[in-house]
Amino acid sequence: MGRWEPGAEGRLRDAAMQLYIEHGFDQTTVADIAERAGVTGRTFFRYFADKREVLFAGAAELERRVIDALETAPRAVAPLDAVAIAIGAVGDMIGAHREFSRQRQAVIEATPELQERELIKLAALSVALADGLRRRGLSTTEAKLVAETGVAVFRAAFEQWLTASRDRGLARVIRESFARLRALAASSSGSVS
Amino acid sequence: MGRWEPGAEGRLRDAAMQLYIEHGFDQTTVADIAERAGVTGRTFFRYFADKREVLFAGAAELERRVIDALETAPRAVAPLDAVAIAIGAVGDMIGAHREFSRQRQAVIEATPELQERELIKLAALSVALADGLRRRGLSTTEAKLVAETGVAVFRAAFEQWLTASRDRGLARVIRESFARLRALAASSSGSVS
DNA sequence: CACTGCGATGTCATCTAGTGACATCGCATA
DNA sequence: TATGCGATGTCACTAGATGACATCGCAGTG
Repeated sequence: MGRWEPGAEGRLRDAAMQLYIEHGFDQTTVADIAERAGVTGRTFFRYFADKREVLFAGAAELERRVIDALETAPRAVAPLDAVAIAIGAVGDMIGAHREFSRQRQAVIEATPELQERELIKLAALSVALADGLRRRGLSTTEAKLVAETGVAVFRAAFEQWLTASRDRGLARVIRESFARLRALAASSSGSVS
Repeated sequence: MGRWEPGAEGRLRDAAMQLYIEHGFDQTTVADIAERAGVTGRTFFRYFADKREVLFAGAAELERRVIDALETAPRAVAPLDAVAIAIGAVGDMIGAHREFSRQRQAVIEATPELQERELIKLAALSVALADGLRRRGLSTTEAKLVAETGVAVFRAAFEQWLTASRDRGLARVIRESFARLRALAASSSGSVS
């Protein structure tokens, strides 16, 4: 390796997280993070595209797992159920770390900039899901509709899981949310002027 | 008014739009926009919080109308139908300007930064919808779920409307999308492992 | 063992977004 | 005529982001 302490990326990630929690995202400069990590500011941008990306580096891995789960689901499964299975994979990945998720979410919710980044990651997930659904034979428009709906359910479920007083299990909350959506759709008549 | 040409805001908006289309969002600097509008860079930031906001200034008005429509809907209407009505109000507002919408959307889709901003505006709309639904008696979690789902349907419908070869009418595409969601939910068994 | 390629980092310069503080002009109204 | 106020200009500055180039030292290679 190089001539310096190895693990610069990990140190940067830890330093950033700490500082974001301690002083807030806006009050933390890249120079601060770099200093605490023992590197130069320039090096920060070699590992992370921007200041926000530190908090979302895991999103790619998550998306991969979701799509894997979708590919694995039997073709006979109805579209919305297939998406439910795929989204359920998220539960297995982060469902075990509610405290960490809460802390991370607290930082994100305090900063519009970070919310934007989170939203676009979910949008990317939706696009990937729509792709997967099209490979299962859905039309483009239906695939998009189902994917967006699936992500919408995830959003609602994730928030519910995080804000509940006790940990009811993310995977379970996701399942229940999909069930509730079915019920709501069933009680909808479609009688729109 | 002041001692200069009136209508600075409008000139800035037009100049920005033109430049974003001509050279792209990234290649356009605030100084460029201000120069074309005949004002100083500093003045740009007096009208728009940041470079992106130019394209989203109308979002507040749109949100207002959606919420109005939701409030107006009869209380007896099922939640998902109420949201369908509310979202339908968007159709009446921008459904008549497909060409403008397409141009604007082309700019947005070419730039992740702008997509982020668009997403957070829709997220704000979702929050407002959830509020309105809670006022109609829904629980917090159900309100959130229905609101997110409604916005998801809008996303899919809007894209379908924009990309279709001919203008089928935004309001109509929205209605059809809600109907399709009901069908998809009905054909979903919920048999998730 | 000396040489060399290469990866990781530092250093420096620069651009641009965004913000605060204060000056300036001129219309409207007293 | 005097004055207050709204809209804009001017100036200075912080910080995020990026490009170009230098530097160090490990891993091989002959």
